[in-house]
Amino acid sequence: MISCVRGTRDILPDEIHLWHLVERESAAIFSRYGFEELRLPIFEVTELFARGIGDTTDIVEKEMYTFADRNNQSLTLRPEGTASLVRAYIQHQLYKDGGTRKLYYAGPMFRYERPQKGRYRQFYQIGAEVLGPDSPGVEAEVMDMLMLLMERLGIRDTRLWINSIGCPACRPAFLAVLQEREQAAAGRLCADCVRRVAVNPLRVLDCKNPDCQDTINALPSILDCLCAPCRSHHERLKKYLGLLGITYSENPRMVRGLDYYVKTTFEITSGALGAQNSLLGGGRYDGLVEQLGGPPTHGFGFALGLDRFVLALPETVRAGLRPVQDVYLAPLGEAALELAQVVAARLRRAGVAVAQDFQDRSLKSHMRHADRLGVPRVVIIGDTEVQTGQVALKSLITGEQILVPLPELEAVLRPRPAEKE
RNA sequence: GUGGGUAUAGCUCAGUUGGCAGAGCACUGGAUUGUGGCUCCAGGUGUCGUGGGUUCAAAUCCCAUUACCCACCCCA
Repeated sequence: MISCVRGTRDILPDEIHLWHLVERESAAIFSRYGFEELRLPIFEVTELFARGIGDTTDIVEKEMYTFADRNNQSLTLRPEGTASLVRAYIQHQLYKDGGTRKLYYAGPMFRYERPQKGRYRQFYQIGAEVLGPDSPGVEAEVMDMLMLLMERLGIRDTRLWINSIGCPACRPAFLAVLQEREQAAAGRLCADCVRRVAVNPLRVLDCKNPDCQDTINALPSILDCLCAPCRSHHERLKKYLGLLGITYSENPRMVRGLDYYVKTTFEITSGALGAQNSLLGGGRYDGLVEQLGGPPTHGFGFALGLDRFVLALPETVRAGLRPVQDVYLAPLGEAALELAQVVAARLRRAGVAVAQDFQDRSLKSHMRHADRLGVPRVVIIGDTEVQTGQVALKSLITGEQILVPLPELEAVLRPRPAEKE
């Protein structure tokens, strides 16, 4: 038997309804906020991610699925979406359309990691990006949109974390001070941290090793070292969040794993997940468009983990989502089967969802089967019905049974109500 | 990349000191010759993850390996 490869999985019909729910709600709400969807390739030239994400990040250094195609070009299965989106934004000169572009994408991403709860090698993200303005109002608007999305999905027990990691004007000075202080304290830090001091001093702040906490707590906070514009930006964001009634926690130790972020970063965690408790994360990336060859453009966005959203859906939502057919046809015998075939086709054209089983079952078996499918009504077609042109329509809810002339069947079995929205 | 746990029927899981492979659920048929749910009866189902080893005998003990789960790490 051949199984799917490690870190990938099949999403079976029992679960797919949850995915549709999240995808449907996201699309509906994002478009309400003015976002438009675009579809991006699954793979890109490797250089795009190396330059976009940063070639010393874990993602680029050890997690990418990189391969040479038959033309010996180095390609990479996308580990995230922002770099591709920005590439498309530049390639198609979407900035020429005027001020602000709000775009979103959805699809699989690929990272070579050790799988665990909420972490797969092929995982799914929905991401949205605002290109153009640099206002913290944009950031508050996006966070508000996410709050609404989670509210609509019934996802609770979440927490919004915000931080500012500064900009090219203030971060280098902070990093220098931070690195110096970390070096001085290196004797009291874990081995991982000592390594990070040289490579990425910010990551030391994010260490979870209990033995490091006292030392880390004594290190300077980025929020105390922001330049005036960054500080003002951060304060305005907090003010807007207050106006919108959005509760948040400031976490000066939260850093992101991608190099392109500046100023605001944020994350929403869920208590319903395990160690991989981050439902979504994002931030501002003002230099990325320019770095990838476009005009200077501000950017702000996030990506949400679809797999994790599905995991975090409440039990009440998880149950009872399975769609059922409107009616079950129970034919008895060959003549009835022929008639049922025609009736089913007619009903389906009239908008009725028809369940039909082609096994030669006893009526009892048909009834039991229909009951297990959750179908509310059964049409019984046997020899009598074939001869008289009337079929028996039984409600499995009330147990009531009536005779319906075949031509009236469509009218009696109302089409399912049109989908809302 | 590191550590711990797990792997037996379609699903959830028992399986004692090594001695015939089990239960519940699900599925199929019947009790009710054409009427579901509740009840009762009957029935089928296995590469005991894989490959070696020890033994008269291995689901059980040993070694290796793979996958899954959880944590570290990392991130969505």
